[in-house]
This record gives sequence, structure tokens and C-alpha cells, in this order.
Amino acid sequence: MTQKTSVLATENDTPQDDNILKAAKLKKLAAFEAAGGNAFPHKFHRTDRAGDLQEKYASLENGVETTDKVTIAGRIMAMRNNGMFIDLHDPSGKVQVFCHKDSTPAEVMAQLDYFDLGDIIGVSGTVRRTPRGELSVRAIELTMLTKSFAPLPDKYHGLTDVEARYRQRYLDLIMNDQSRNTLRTRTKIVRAIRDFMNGIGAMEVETPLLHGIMGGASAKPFITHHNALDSNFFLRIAPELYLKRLVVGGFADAVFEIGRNFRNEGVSPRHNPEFTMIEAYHTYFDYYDVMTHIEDMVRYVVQTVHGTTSIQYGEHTLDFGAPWQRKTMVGIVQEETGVDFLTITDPAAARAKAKELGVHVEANANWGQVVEAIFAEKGEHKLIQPTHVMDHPFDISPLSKLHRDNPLLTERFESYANGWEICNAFTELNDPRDQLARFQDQVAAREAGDEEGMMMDEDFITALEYGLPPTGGWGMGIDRMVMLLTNSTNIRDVIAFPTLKPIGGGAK
RNA sequence: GACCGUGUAGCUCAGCCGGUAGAGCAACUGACUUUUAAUCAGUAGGUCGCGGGUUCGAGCCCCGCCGCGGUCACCA
Repeated sequence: MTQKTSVLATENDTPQDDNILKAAKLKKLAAFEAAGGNAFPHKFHRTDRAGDLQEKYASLENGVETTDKVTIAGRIMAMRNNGMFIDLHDPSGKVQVFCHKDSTPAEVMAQLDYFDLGDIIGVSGTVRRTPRGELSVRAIELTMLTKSFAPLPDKYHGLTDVEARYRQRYLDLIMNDQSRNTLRTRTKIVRAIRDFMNGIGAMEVETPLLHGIMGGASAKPFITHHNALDSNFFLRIAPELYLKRLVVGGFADAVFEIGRNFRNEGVSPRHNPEFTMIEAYHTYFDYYDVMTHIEDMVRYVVQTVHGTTSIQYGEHTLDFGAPWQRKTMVGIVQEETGVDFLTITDPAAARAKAKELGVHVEANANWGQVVEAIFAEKGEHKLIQPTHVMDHPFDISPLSKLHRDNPLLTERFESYANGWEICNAFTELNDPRDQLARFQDQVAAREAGDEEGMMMDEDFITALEYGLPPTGGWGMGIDRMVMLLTNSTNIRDVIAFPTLKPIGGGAK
């Protein structure tokens, strides 16, 4: 019987690194390189992926050996019996590697001493299923592909520290199936949305993130500075006004943009300072057409991602298959409070009514703000099944066209599911005279101290003066949608690298 | 921004009334083996988030600060 000793057994140098675990790996690396090994080769040719092998050999019976030779590559996630069994993971799945002295050459067995958990290796060998049922590759060759210096977390408990999971997402992805699946589902959702939009002939476009004038939404902005132009810019809070300019230009019958917006507001389980939205504009749509379109698209996305049109979120089953409910905002307020605000249009009277209902509103709130506040407090959270909330007050909808039947209202709707707003849409305001007046109202509110009021965008007015055809537009928060479809309770779980406070305070 | 909670080994967690800092995994040295969180023996590993204070003595008590989480406010 031969005495088996570690390649490190004779080494006696003191670890230089303060982390003893890293030092051990570096020592192993040094021994490997001293023996002529390349820990970071440039290229490796693999023939198969772990997950594909699992599918291909799904019916291979326990204890059966094949002569099929495969070459795989992946990260060592577990080693048992001194490396006799290795769990090798690649993005498609996992397969076990089996190294045995009877079939694996001695010089190849010796390689095992250089391997650590976390290393990325290549394996060539034959496919078998062990008597206990684990699909394995019986190793004939082992190749170091990337040496890992950092120790992996506990193989059983994994990485659970939430801060570490967000700050070191790479490690989270290595360790946690759920994180991987959630972020992969995000990718699939975005692809499904894009496929649907392309399928109806909409043109995907890109518009500026650096805005000289803030507009398109009500929000506090980030401000940045361009040196050569010696100008401050706002990071965009919405792409809306640029997308409509494209429609004015006759660029396409429908345009859409999927991109990041930035709002300098609170961080919460449902708010990240940078978030992803899709906005789209369809010529000759009114908001009824947009409602149908949203239902079709969401149904397609849910079906594509989940294979069914109803999904589970927490305790609720959400059905995106059936036609969505359509309710007016004032109608919901009336349902919940018994008060018909269409008959209380004086702002002071409306504010008084709000107070009576126990809803706090600002002292100078206008009629629309009162209605919205009551809706938000009394009605919003009850909208579990997909619902279009229609006909928002004119004075909270500065880019929406007035309602064809009631000038207090606009042809706007917000779609809700699970109590969350997932979509905001309207028949676009295209009368430049009206738009100018709305902007003037916004500017006045701004001057009165409303930080979120829009700024006057004269060029946008000019664009409308050339003629924006009748158009329906909408925006949808992708992150919220991903949360719904992945049963996630925190927006940070659906963003690969959520905004966190920089260690050490960040840029000053 | 306010309130509540939390921070101990690379990871996951214990740590009593204030009395020498603990375990499992990972690592290292061996043993053994067709394993599935392999097993067995041994070894090493700590700025107890940071800074003050109280005390003979602080991981624990007090004050301040920092990070993270939750709730609220604002918002999508």
C-alpha cells in the first residue's frame, strides 16, 4: 500500500496573506505551477453541458456504464471521498464527476490534490449512472481552467446574509438557485415583452438618459454635470417626451423603449433609485385600444414565462387570462366611501370631505389630488386581480388628453395587480395649446414649491405644433412585473445589482 | 428622514447574571471509503461593525457613529 501524501505536506512556509483560507489556496496554486501547471489556460473545448447530459441520459439506468465520451467544464461545488466524487456545476445544471484509481490514470488522480472547492475545471470521461442513481462522468482527464482564491460559503446553509447577497451578487448566484432563477426569469420576461412588441411591428428605440429639461413624470431628479458642455443634466425620470417626438416625426406606427429611469427618492422594498420601464406609443390608439393591448401583452408574457396565465403571488392567485376589470377612479372612491366626487368639484369642499373621511391631504391640494389620495388610501390595495383604473382627474394628469365626455377627467388608466400599479397609460394629449397650458400649471406648481412639478419644455410644444397624430401610450415598471412573476417581496431580488450605500460613503 | 431590529471565524450560527471567545461547514495533517450536507482522529483560524464611557473586569451595560433589514413617509 502506497503512502499517499499531500502535495503540500512538505511545504512549510508561513502564509503571507492575512486570510488563512486564501493563503492555503495560493499555496496550492504555487505547488501546481511549480509542477508545470497552468492555472489560467486561455481556451478549453467542451462538448457538453451538465444539464444537457442530465436530459440526454435521463433514462440511463442505475449502475449502467456507457462508452460515450464527453468533455464538460464547470465549478467544483462539492468534493466527497477525497475527490472521488465531485459535484461539477455549470449554468445548465450539475453533474457528478467520478475519479477512481481503477479507471482514472494515476497522474490524473494526482491532479485532485491541486483542486479546491470553487475551482473551475474541465473533465473528459465516459458517462455512467452510479448504482445509487447519480449521473456521473468517469474521469479520464482533468484540467484546471480557473483557480479560485476565495473560499465558498457553507455548502449546506449557503449565503444568506442579505447584504452580502446584494453586494456580492456573483457569490449569491454561485450559491443560491433561487437568486439565479429569479434573475433568469427577469431576462425571460424582458425577452417576452420585446418579442411581443416586435411581433406587432413596434420599433424599439433609444432616447437620451441625460435630459436638459426634466419632464414626462413627476419625480425628484438626479443631477449630474457635463464638463465640456459645462452644463448640468438631469438623469431622466421618464422617456415619454422624446418618444412622442419620434412619433411626431413619423418614425414608426408604434415605438417602444425599454430602459432605465432614475428617481431621487426613497429606497424601499418596492423602490430602487434606478429602475427599468418600458414605454410605448401607438399611433391611432386611444386608451381603450391600449387596455386591450396591455392585456394581450401581459397574457403573452405570463404564458411564455410560466406556461399558464394565472400565477401565485404570496397568498393570492392572479389571473391574467380573463379580461381585466375596468373601473373608474371616482367610481372606486364612491364604492369605498359612498362619496361621489364628481359632485364635489370645488377643491376646498373636496379637501373638507377628505378630512371627514380621515384621509390626509395637503392644505393646497387640488381636486384631483384629493381624489387620488382617497383612491390610494381606500381602494388601491384591494385591487388584487388585474384591473384597469380609468379616468384620472385632469389636474393630476398633465400629459393626458381630456376625457371625451367630461373635462374634469382625462383618458388615462393605471393597471393594478396584487394592489400594485403596474401600468400607466393614456390617450396622449396632442393639442399643443392644451399642453402648453398644462405645462404652465406645472411650472406654477413648481414655483409654489412643488419639487416634482414638470418643467416647461418649449421644444416639445413645438413638436406638437407640427402635429402628433392621435396616439395611445403606456408605461410599465419591469421590476414590479418581475416581482409579481417571481413571487419576490423585495425589488432588490429582481435587480442584479441593486443600489446600496457605497462602503466608505461613495463619491463626494 | 423617523421608529424598530440586527452586526461574533471565509460561511451558517451559539455565547446564561458582566468573569480566559464556542460549534458545524469550509481550510490544513492523516485514516477510511462507491459518496449525496460522506465518515473518523487531530491542527489551525477572532479588531466580537467602528469610536468613546462605566467597571477590578465589557461580545454582553451606557453614549455616539456606520452598514444592512423591516415599518412609516415619498414614490413606480
